[in-house]
Amino acid sequence: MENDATPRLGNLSAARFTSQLLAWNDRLSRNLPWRGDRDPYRIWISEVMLQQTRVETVKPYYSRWLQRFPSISHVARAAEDEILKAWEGLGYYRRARLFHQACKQIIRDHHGAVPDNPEAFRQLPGVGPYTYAAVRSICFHDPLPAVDGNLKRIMARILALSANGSALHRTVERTLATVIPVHRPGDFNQAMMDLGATVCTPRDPRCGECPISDSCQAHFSGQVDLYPRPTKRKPRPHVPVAVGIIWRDSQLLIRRRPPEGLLGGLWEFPGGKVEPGESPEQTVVREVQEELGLKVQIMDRIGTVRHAYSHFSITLHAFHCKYTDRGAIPQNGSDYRWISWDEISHFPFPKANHKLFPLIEGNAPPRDQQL
DNA sequence: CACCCGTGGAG
DNA sequence: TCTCCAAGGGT
Repeated sequence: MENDATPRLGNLSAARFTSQLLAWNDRLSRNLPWRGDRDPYRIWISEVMLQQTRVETVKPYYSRWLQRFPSISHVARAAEDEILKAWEGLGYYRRARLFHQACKQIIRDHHGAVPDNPEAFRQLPGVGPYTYAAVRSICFHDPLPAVDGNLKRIMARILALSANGSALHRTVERTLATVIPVHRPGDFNQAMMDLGATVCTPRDPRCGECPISDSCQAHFSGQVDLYPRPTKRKPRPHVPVAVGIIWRDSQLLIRRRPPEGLLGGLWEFPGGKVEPGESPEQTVVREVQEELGLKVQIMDRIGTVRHAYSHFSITLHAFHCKYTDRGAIPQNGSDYRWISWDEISHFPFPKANHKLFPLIEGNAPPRDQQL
């Protein structure tokens, strides 16, 4: 019972730990666009954008998003293309799609406001353990540790925890649940994230600037760089890909990717993987025939770009194409569109395709593209 | 639980 | 050029 009243972190009392951390936070916390805000919608979207994404990357997206979608109902009313266009370049596009779905559910089931019922909020699509704890602690003062990579790294070092992965996550969650100050849980979480981002960094941590280094077991033993223990990483295969810019008069053909999976819902130029023994030109002709039922001929070679995704990388070859068959032309719809080059900025495209844009502009299609 | 899911910056 | 990895969630 007495231990519950004065929980400890190794040889460090929880009260001392939190007071030192919050004092440091009050002096040196970063001035971020969402800092000091307690509005659930704005904190929520900031947390979703920040998932696996750096603060400096998020800042301009966050600002533009709130201008374009000032409230949940603005999100719920928007078409998915508008949502994805606002998210274009941020990556992990399913985050945007799930947030869109969640906002529509809120309009339908929760009178248009982020539900203050914790379970109702937790059940919304895209709201996982971290986002739940972050929003609840910052906006509703629930004493929940928002366990992200920063908190895991900091606690692994303070307590010299050799576990990693889900075991480390559970230990950190359980430990901090008894430590987080009930009067400032949101500040505690944000202070931990600031500390992890600016002082207790993955590489070359600035232990000399750390408010709690005097009680850090990893620092005491001079082995800060051993924590947290790295997890196994899979090698990232490389895949050659070829696409065609298919022209019809002054318009070109784009298609929408399926809603699930890689780059779900974004638009792209038709094409596919280069099979073994196949030239990129052959790939374009084959893929366009297989997927669109369209016979095309390769015209000019546009260029080649490289791009790395989260778990594989590609070399992307692009070619201007023309018909060799007037039949079976794809019609404008939800999956295919004929657009002028000037319209292309209205559609959300993956980064790999954006790398082709200047090459296409600087290499205009031949005038005699038609049969 | 292992795997999938983007992008950009740092070193 | 290459590796690591950042305020995770869904399946």
